[in-house]
Amino acid sequence: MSVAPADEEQLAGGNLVSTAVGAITQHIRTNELGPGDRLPSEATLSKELSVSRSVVREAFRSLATMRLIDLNVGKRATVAQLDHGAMSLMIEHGVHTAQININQVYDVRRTIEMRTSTLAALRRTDAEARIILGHAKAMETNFADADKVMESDLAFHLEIARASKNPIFSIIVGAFQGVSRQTWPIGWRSRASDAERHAMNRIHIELAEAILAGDPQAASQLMARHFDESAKALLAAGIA
Amino acid sequence: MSVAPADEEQLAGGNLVSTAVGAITQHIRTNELGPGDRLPSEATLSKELSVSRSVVREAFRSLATMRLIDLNVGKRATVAQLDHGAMSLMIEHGVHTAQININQVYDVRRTIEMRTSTLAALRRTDAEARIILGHAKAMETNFADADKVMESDLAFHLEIARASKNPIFSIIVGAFQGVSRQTWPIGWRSRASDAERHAMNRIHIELAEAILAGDPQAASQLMARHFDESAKALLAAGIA
DNA sequence: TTTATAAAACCTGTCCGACAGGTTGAATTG
DNA sequence: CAATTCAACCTGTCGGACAGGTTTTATAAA
Repeated sequence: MSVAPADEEQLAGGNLVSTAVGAITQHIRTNELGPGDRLPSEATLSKELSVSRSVVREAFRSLATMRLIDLNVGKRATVAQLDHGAMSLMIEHGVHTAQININQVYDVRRTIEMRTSTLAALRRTDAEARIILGHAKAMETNFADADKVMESDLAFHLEIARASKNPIFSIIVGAFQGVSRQTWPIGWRSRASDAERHAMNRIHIELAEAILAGDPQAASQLMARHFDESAKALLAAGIA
Repeated sequence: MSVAPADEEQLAGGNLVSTAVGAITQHIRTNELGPGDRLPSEATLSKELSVSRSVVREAFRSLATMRLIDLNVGKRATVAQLDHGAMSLMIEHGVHTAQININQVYDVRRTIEMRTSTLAALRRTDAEARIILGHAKAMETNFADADKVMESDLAFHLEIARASKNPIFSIIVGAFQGVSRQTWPIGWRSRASDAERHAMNRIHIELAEAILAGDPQAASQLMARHFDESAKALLAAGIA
């Protein structure tokens, strides 16, 4: 319940807020808190660290923006479930400030998702396999509504990451969703014909079936093909 | 210079700080700011958004903790260079709250770093290749000092990521450094003999040479072997 | 006119106090 | 013993204040 007093002197970057952030994360660790567990109140921390409530607030808010903790008015702060929020903001920041380009995003996604499809084929539950196949089929069903196709596509990829049973993969795949929402329509439009678009949907379905069949090699290769063709389409659209 | 007034109504989560965070990131995007560019002052934003300075401060501080912006006393906030700070905090949070285990970290690292070594072999400059080889050799040179070996090991992996010329890979590899610093000694100790430890160093040198030689297949396979053997060592140490 | 210096204006970091609500747990009451 | 009420807590937001650090402006010197 109390913050370890000896650890107050974090390797903080000069300002008190960093110190407070360190103290809070330290508190989580030393007390082995898990998602949902409550943190000390602002006033308590303020007293224990001998800093003003403002400093503690800024620390709490920072951790909340990163989704490491949850804040609720009236209630105490709680430890949060893992979430891709922070990484999403970071990736989008990188793209918007021209420090990351779309090809680099695609390369990372391809690398990660070849692995998630492999793992999904090995570890998916039947229910997960059905959901994945459902998303793939929804893309074809809603063919005329590009927005719905996109959302199903995103959900498809995320569900595969979930089925890999490694939350880090889910976070990374999730983190790219924001950027993907902006580039997806470009890829869709840049396909030369509806035939090509149907072909893309076909790959999704085959991939879902490979995962359902528990065939990791096939799943991985289909994912690679999917990304290669998407990259080609994007290239055709002039995204160097 | 001014915040787009129509965008003030972000999809904010009820609280004003989220709104402010959205307004600031929006400002960066609409004005196409890059690293080093200055942001409006707290007072300015406070007026434009019609919120108190406290709210703007918490928003700024949140973005600073995520390393999206840099704060300096007296100076205006500036757009920050991409950095793995936010992701590191997130990963460490996940590990410490038992939402992520070490095997999952290793799987992600293996996946990512097989790719970075492939790319490094293809894209590295001569200078980068020399630095990578230098880190590998330093591991053997400082064999007796485990701490130095570890730091060279970490630097080795990070430099390979840099040589891949994809900043996202650098970020991800960097994000795992904090966790790795905690698990590395376990792996080092769990090696059965000094011979095994030398063998591990040997792989690093061979990998560096593969990258120097521009052989992506060899580099990738050596990286895979490295991770497989590390995983084995960790397993032997009882890390399920 | 140009340059160097000094002053003013600006800016962030931190603290304090205040008040509106939302939440929680304990005392009171039926 | 259960339901209700109330007091204590807690967070969200605001405003003001002051110590430094920084930038710009104005002034003086060369």
